Amino acid sequence: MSKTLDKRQMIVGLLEAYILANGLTGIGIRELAKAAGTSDRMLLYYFETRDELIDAIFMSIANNMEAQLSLLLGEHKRTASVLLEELTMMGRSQEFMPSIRLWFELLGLAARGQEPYRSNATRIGRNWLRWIEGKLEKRQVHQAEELFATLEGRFLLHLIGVKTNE
Amino acid sequence: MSKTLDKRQMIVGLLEAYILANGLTGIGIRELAKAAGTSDRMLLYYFETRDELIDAIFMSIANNMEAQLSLLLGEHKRTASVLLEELTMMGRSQEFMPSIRLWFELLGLAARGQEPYRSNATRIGRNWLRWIEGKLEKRQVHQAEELFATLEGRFLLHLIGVKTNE
DNA sequence: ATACAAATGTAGCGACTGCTACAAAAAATT
DNA sequence: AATTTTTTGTAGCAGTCGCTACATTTGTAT
Repeated sequence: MSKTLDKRQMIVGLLEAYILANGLTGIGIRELAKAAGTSDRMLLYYFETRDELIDAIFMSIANNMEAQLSLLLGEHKRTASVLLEELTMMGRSQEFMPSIRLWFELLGLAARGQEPYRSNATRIGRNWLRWIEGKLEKRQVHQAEELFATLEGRFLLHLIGVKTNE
Repeated sequence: MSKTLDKRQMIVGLLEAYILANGLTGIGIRELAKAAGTSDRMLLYYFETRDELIDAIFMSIANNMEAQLSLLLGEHKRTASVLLEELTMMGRSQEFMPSIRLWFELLGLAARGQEPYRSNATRIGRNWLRWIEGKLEKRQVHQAEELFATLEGRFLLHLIGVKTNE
């Protein structure tokens, strides 16, 4: 039965990149099938329903993002202001834009409490916060949440192109 | 021609509350028509296209929110830290949650640059920023953007229930 | 080789989407 | 009263959606 699991994983792997690049709002199984080099018929053969497929893809992306975060920035501690600037720069880099776009897309879906989006958003948010706390000097750990808020707010403004200075 | 404008305004007024309560993801013109007590045919008579209708509703909601805020906060100038705390409290009140939910829903739709969401998000964001600048003492106006970012970040964390203290 | 199960293709269903052609009713204008 | 313009109803188009019935191929076990 691991054949089936392998196939599922392969499909998910292929679609991960596609979802990151194209989002997940209003994308249909025919489009996904094409992106995975198969047919919608087969997608629904390996995944009972579209929602189940989306779920699987989404979980995989979330896991990858967290793993990626752990590797980033190295291990040493920083002051809050330094960390904020580092993360701000990252968020504005081309490389991270797809993830950030998807993050806000997820937030939008989570905004009305709809599952599994809501719980995924919460989980990812909490993990980020914990990760930030781990990068801060001990006596600045209490600033983690404020730092996080400011960071997310900056991402938000950058996303919609609200910028006065510069 | 003001008859037509009146009718448009009436429809928008009716749909405003509906959108605030039910969100706008995947909501069709037939559903909107029902909520406005008319037919999809008439919606497209007064508004050329669905996008135009959504546009009008958004602008109205945004304007109302700003007006509401102005009334609540009064006219006098504040320091950045005071204004931030005032707005934070507001954003966390039950009364404002529907607006904030809708705002993040809009951001999610705007995340991929899809119109009319993207341009509406930008417009609303810029208006807010200008509004904030107007509430700040002159020598603190340059802090408006940072204040705005922090505020939005706080809303975000509150929305998904990420909270360490308290 | 035969029998059975897993995998895949083809075609299409019914429900929806935004939108429109056509015509009738209602209102305004002459 | 006649004519034109504005407003509204009815019906439906062409497309998409998730999903499925049915048939066929492919693989596996006996």
